[in-house]
Amino acid sequence: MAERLYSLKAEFFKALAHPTRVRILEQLRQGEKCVCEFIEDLELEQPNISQHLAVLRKEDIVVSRKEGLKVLYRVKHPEIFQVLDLVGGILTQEIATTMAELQGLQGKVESKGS
Amino acid sequence: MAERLYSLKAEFFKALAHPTRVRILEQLRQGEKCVCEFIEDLELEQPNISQHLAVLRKEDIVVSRKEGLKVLYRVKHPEIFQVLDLVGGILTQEIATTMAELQGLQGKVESKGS
DNA sequence: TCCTTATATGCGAATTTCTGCATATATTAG
DNA sequence: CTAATATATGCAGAAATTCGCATATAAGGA
Repeated sequence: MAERLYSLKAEFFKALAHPTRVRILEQLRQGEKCVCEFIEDLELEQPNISQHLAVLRKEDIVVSRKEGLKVLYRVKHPEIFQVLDLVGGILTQEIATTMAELQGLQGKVESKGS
Repeated sequence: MAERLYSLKAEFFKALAHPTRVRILEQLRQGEKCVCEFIEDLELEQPNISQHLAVLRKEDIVVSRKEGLKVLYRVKHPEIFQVLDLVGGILTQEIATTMAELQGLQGKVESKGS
């Protein structure tokens, strides 16, 4: 069952595996955006952003549409936001328990009155 | 809001961005497994599998537990399976539309009777 | 203690990815 | 047609990943 989907899934994750591309997707939660807006919001060089958009496009994560001089991008599958949310939840949980552990350590050190 | 979570999310995705690691996680749907079982099922060298497990461990995606000579692995956050399922769904959908498009082309060619 | 089994880690070469810069393409204005 | 704007692509060097192989560690048995 779906034996060769592994590589496809890995490729998909690879496309998501860069801070800039995650930021681009988070921006797209608000709907269509043109490259010029990414440049402003992300404060990166235009060629750099275009390259990252190309990666997302190649994996069919985003699709583009021309409107005059501008090119508007949007996510192709809204489920991607659920993926981002799930991972965000896992990470938040992880951070919370790490902080709790640190607090625990802190308490121990204090009670020992080093 | 959560401005510095981007890099963490990217790191997380990077840990998932390899066919072998995806396969490992799919195996873990069935519960705890020891390294020796991965070796059998994935047909890869032991050091290779250990390296991939180390990547997943570093990102807290899996946790390990010793039992005698063996080390048993399991996923730490079951939500990871929802992530895999969502991506699987997106990809299946993508493949389906691609195939439909190919069929459409096929039809056109045939009707033109090249 | 010594050996065996199970797993982890270190290292080097090949491959891939990233970034910055230069440049190409495309659309609209003049 | 020419210039200007918006975006995409090509390329080179630096950095990160991957795999195979050798080796280290750790637990259990003789």
